[in-house]
Amino acid sequence: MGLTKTEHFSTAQNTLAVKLKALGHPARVAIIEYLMEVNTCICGDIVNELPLSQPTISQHLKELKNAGLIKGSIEGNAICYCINDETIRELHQYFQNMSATLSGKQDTCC
Amino acid sequence: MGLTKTEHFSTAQNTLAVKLKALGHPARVAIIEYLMEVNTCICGDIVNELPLSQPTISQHLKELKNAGLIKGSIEGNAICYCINDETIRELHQYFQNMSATLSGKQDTCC
DNA sequence: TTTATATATTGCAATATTACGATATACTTC
DNA sequence: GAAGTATATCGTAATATTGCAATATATAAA
Repeated sequence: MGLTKTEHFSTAQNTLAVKLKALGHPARVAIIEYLMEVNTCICGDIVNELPLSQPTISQHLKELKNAGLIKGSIEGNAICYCINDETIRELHQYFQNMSATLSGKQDTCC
Repeated sequence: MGLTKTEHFSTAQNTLAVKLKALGHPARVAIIEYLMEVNTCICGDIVNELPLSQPTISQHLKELKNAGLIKGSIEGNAICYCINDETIRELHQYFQNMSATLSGKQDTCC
């Protein structure tokens, strides 16, 4: 098959999975980390920063954008990309809740 | 191709990507959320909780285990699965750092 | 020891992902 | 308008993922 049965899961589960999947590739982690490192949105040189071809990076950027992890806006000749704070904070919140829940538990585990 | 060029990225980036990729599927999100919901490790009934076949779930569990997100231990006839707190906390930390860094920035974005 | 129960593995078909060369698009500058 | 620069899209090959039926394995119970 190869076809994820999204219809069996909640919207929340599906949209979360899309975001995490987008970060589930080292090149895309690297892109996000680069965008964090430079202190503003970056126009242009992402391609020069990574050891992948221009079409491949363009594809990864598209996926990050679709998942809502980055935003892009046309800036003359180039395109400006920056991190979408809101999505990062959502993910932070999600794992924070999990951590908190886990801390509150007995250690009755295996 | 279809072959991720892991060698071009740092170990940290690669291992993080593996963990996030493991959560990048709604079924695996659902499994983790179920393990959170029940207040202890669960022996057995994960298969009954999800609308997927037993082999498929077994495969997803394997992937979660490989990524270090869950732990499993044999408990007589069944197998006990529970969340690996440490990994969750790692992810929490990662996104917390990102959130913090983003908060400290000027809003000089696009 | 046979039978039942729980989970893993194998094998396979359908689909998705990754990567890149070639090419298209779009804006800038000359 | 022509040439240059930056990014996107198309097409395609290689590999990975998803899902399940069939089967294997392993323990428990009878």
